[in-house]
Amino acid sequence: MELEQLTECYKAMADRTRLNILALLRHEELCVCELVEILQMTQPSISQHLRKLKQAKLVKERRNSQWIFYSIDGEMYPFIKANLEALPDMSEKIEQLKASGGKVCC
Amino acid sequence: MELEQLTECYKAMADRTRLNILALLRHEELCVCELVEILQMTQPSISQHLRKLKQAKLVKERRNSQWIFYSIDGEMYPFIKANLEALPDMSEKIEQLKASGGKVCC
DNA sequence: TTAGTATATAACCATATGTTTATATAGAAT
DNA sequence: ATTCTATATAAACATATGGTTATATACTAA
Repeated sequence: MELEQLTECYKAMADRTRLNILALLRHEELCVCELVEILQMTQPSISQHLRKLKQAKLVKERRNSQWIFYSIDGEMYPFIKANLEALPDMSEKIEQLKASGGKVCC
Repeated sequence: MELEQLTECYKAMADRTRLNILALLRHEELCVCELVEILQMTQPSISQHLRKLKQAKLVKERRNSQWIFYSIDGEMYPFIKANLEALPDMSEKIEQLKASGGKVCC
């Protein structure tokens, strides 16, 4: 692959928050406010991390009414599956979100 | 895996020069001065990039007389092979080095 | 239209990063 | 011992990055 593209990919993954986001999206698509709730960070911060991931083509977005749902993309990287599998399991965080009624339903 | 360790790994890979180094080492172990020659960068710059790669446990070193040879490590990352395979082929650069007599022989 | 919610963008700031120049260390050769 | 070669480290600087606050945009609901 092109070094430029690979560099952008690894730059996008070179941050704890963004790895957390990818680890969460591995379970299911989530909207910005859900990520804000789970990761306990400000909305602009999460949005900017998502933008980086999107620019690197690691996530894609889907609008549904006022929410924008993000999910894993990564088609273009042959190694992406192996990398995602190494991320820690975050299912508990998602369960907590659902239990606390913080899940957007639509 | 631990997020801390993964972040360090991707930080180490999030640089064009370091991806170049990994792509080169994929073919064979090389010493610092060979990397300097191939990548046309200053020796301190290459040394510092190698230090980052070493700290992330992506490369290991072996001293032989006055030279220090670096090679791929990455044992600790289950995904490392898939990632290395996506790097561009640099065999031509190594051939050029050998042809120009710049290869250290020992 | 107006108010409310979700998200994005911009401006600002502190910290991290990569490069350069200068210097230190380690081993080899004389 | 002294000199030479290979490599590492340190200091300085410019640029990149991530977080915060403020504001803009997009959609919904009344």
